Amino acid sequence: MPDPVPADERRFAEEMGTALAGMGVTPAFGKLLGWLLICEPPAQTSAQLAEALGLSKGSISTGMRLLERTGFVRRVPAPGRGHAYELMPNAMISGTDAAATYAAMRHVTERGLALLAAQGFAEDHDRARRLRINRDFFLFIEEEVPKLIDRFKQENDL
Amino acid sequence: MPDPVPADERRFAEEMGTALAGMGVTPAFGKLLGWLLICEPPAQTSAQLAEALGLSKGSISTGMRLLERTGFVRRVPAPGRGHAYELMPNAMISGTDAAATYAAMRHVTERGLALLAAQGFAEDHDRARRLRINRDFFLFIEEEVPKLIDRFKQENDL
DNA sequence: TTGAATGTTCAGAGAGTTCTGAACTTTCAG
DNA sequence: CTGAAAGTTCAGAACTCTCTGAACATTCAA
Repeated sequence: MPDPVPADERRFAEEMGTALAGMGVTPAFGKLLGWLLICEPPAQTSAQLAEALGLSKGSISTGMRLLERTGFVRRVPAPGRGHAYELMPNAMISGTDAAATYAAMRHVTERGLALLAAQGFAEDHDRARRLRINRDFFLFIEEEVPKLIDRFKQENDL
Repeated sequence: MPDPVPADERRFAEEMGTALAGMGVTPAFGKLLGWLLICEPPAQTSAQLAEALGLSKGSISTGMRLLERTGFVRRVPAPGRGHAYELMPNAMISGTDAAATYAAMRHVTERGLALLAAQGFAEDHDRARRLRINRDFFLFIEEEVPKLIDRFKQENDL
């Protein structure tokens, strides 16, 4: 019988799941991430994860593949059969980029400006002001946030 | 009979609704925001909004109250009866703060560290590394993003 | 090569969310 | 004061999303 999972740690994983759900991740995957942040050993097999978190084999499989594709997690060779999963060292830091969301917002605003332009309202026209300022803002964020993240990485030797 | 709404503009509002849905706003409220970004005149009554976007009176009422509470929109006196709603000048810019999300993430990580500390693993212990780096990161973002936004405001005379 | 362990897929149950529409309350012009 | 317009509320229909579990596929130790 494997070690029982400390209740505290499991609850932490659950809270992380809830917090991450607020960022668009599904609760189950958030829970997986949360668990990988504190579990010992750091690399765990599907079976261990399912056992620790009370999730189905299916959820683990789907969740891990997603987390792997998005760069949060990597496979490492497991002692016995199969493989184990481990949090990427900078998982959440790179994952938090959110660049896609801001890029999406910039694109819609861009489309809106094009629409007004087609009606004869140039970007400097009053009618386009509301949109333009927002396009500029999202562009700004899109450019600056990655710089910010780089700065954090540098300051912390990552 | 009031002006018919240009199909282009309505579609823009819908696209904005979809884009904002990716940020946690419901599609209907995103649509309202999108519309208020391009509509002419900039201030519109509930009736106009319902007409323009094909939303029920109920949705407009609930949506506008939410948007008002969160600072995206303000009421302005309407020509006839009642009042009209207008996008706040910097609506999306202040709304994009996202501070709450990052604060939430910092709090969970903080709790996780406390949990490990109770088990005898100090913040500089190896077992706490994964969590600590994340706590530091969310704290960093929490502090720096508002500065970034201020900079944008200054550079654009807002 | 074989079969037990591991991993993947997906239909659908269950939970949750969004939006409407109808009943109700408030407001104000006359 | 009256009643019509404006605004609010909320039950529930329609829809969407998440996760499970069972069937299927793959892998590898012996």
